[in-house]
Amino acid sequence: MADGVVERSRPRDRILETAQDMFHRHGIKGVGVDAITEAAGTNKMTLYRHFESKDELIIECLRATAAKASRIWDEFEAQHPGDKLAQLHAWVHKASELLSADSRGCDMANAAVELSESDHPARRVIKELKEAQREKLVALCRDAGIGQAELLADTLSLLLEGARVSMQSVGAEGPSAQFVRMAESLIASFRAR
Amino acid sequence: MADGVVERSRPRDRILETAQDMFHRHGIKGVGVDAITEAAGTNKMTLYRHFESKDELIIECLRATAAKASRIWDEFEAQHPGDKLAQLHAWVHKASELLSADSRGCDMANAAVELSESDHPARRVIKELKEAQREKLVALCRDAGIGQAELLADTLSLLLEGARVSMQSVGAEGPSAQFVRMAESLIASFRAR
DNA sequence: TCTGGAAGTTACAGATCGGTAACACCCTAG
DNA sequence: CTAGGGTGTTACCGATCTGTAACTTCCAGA
Repeated sequence: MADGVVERSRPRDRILETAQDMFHRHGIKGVGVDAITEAAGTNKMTLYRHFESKDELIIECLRATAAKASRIWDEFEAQHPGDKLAQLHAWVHKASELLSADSRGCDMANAAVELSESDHPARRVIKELKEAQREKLVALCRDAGIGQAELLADTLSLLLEGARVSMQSVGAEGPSAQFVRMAESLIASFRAR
Repeated sequence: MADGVVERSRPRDRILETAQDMFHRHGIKGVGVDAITEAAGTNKMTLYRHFESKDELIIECLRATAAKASRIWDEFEAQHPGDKLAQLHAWVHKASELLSADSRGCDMANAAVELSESDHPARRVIKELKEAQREKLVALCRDAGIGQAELLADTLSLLLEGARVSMQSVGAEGPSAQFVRMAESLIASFRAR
């Protein structure tokens, strides 16, 4: 998991996994392809045989992290089959785990901040993936029997997004420390309407 | 205001103002000192006579934007002297104006995302400035007679922070479009307690 | 055992980065 | 008029960046 250590798997997979990790920790513009390939135990030529550019690699990394996040939703369904309200609380709990200590926040949001060029190819991918996540949360709120499902989902989204970026400014002892409390009382208040 | 246009003032001021604008629009790592000085109608040597490094320039820019934001609070007091609740609503309204169309979000939060090195000199400045802003909002909530002032202030902070970063991912039609509604109903619910 | 493709290696191109040295210029205070 | 500080100009340093060329090595499947 550390930069230089590499378990033997196919170079493409190692590059993707290593790039995800390094982009997350050091930022996209803070990591060069040389550093990625070296940490992945391979070389630059192999990277460019599998990804046509750094931008393509960035996009593949974002898709991979989104897919990973998507799998968590399957856990919610597995842990609380049919109980959508319990799944919503599981979402809150899982979200709070993202707010530990030295978190670097959401890769997609961070990428949107870093890649300021409005026509960067990653931007539309970010938008698509974020919108898909939003619709999942809206559906969960609606299926949990909450009236204003969209509004609750959007509020929870903004709270989490804010908490994840706030952590990077002021740390885990800042406003984000109250995330669970905020989210839970929000859900309660929406259920009471 | 555009990149190349420059009204005649002292080089240091032009550099600072231009750097603020370019850092905001293109990101810190997306702008080189050459581009800044050229847009400011001066040259690199003059920049380094006034700022000992790019990092120092970054810090001065953050302080300048924070000072600008701080002046807005004086407007609140001027517009609604003594009426802290009205000032809180003015804060919500002013915050919503930050969520228009192609906003690039909060410079300090963006800088915290971009400058991932944990010992970067700008990080402690960001933390200080953000904490000062937080305390201002807490004080405003408390003086407006709200019981759980810290919790309301932190919730509003996270909502705004989330809205500003969400805009950069999914645009102004995303969850951030409901910011005013969320904030106002939050304030109402806290006042009712 | 042979072979073909994937992977590794080295070197390089061309650009940009932050930062500095040396020197010419201009404008204002004395 | 003169001296000096702020400014502009040019050239450069060493490092790093994305991306490519040419060549060698390795290994698995037929």
